[in-house]
Amino acid sequence: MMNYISMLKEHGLKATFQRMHILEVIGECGHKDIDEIYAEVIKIHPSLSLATIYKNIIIMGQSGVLSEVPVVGKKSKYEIVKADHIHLICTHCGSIEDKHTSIDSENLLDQLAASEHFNLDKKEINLYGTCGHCQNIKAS
Amino acid sequence: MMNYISMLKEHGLKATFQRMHILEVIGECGHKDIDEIYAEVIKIHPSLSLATIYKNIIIMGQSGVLSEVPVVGKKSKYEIVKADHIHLICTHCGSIEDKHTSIDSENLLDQLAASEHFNLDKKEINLYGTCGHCQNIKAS
DNA sequence: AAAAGTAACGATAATCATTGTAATTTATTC
DNA sequence: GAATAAATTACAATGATTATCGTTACTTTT
Ligand SMILES: [Mn+2]
Ligand SMILES: [Mn+2]
Ligand SMILES: [Zn+2]
Ligand SMILES: [Zn+2]
Repeated sequence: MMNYISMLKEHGLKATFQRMHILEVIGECGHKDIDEIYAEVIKIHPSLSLATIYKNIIIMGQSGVLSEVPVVGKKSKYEIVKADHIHLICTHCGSIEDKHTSIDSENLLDQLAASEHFNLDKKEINLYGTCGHCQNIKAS
Repeated sequence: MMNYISMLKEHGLKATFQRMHILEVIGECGHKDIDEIYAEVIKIHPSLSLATIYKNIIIMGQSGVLSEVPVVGKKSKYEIVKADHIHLICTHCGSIEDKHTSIDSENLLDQLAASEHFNLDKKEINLYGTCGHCQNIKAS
């Protein structure tokens, strides 16, 4: 649980309860696309407009509150900005798991960027495959 | 330069010249989105339909000829399937550069997946930042 | 506290992106 | 070079995203 009010204000955004609802859904469920966020949010706040979700996803993205996770063959997911991490993306059930491993590959990627005179802002590592749960289902 | 006819046939696809044009554009230019492919391809073959591009991007993707490169804030790019590699994506000019470095992080990621009982199919590593060229422009 | 000013919201229209349809054309096989 | 199945095209239909504008909710000023 987090304080979304201060999170929004620190990024210069008004803390409307529409934004709060959006952040709560993303914060609890992890990685959600626009439609999933909308479906969740109208359970609590049925009058909230889909256009409001689009506008706020964009503005919270630009402000550094949310980050986009583009996924092969799917709509982009959105998550609260956090430290760099790796995604395990199951192509069967669509689940996305964060892996905050302090894997040493980070340094290697920093070195690679430096050697290419590339000014690195963000590292994105996504592993696609089959999660343990879906492997068991297939085996049965 | 490559032989796209055999590439298509090996994947069980008819070698139409529409597909050849699409592959030539992607093969020469590297990473292109649907609209860029269309714009290039109609220079040579003006009657080629945009719907044909959509359908062939999908079918060549499913057949393993093309792979999708989703990009934050942009339409997905497509490239010819090749060995795993890293992308340097410039957020200023949009350029995408391949880096076929045999970086050791690959093994680390394999190990991570194995330790999570995750059956790994594909590794995606994208580095976002500013390319050398765009850094020079800003400095001037 | 009322008024004024500003930012955000909601409904819906408009636009843009993608997919489906059906008639025609093309590539492959014999 | 026919037969056959698959692919292409033009366009309709659908789906996704953005723009508009009147309304609402906050904030600041009298
Ligand atoms: Mn994540
Ligand atoms: Mn590439
Ligand atoms: Zn799964
Ligand atoms: Zn650049």
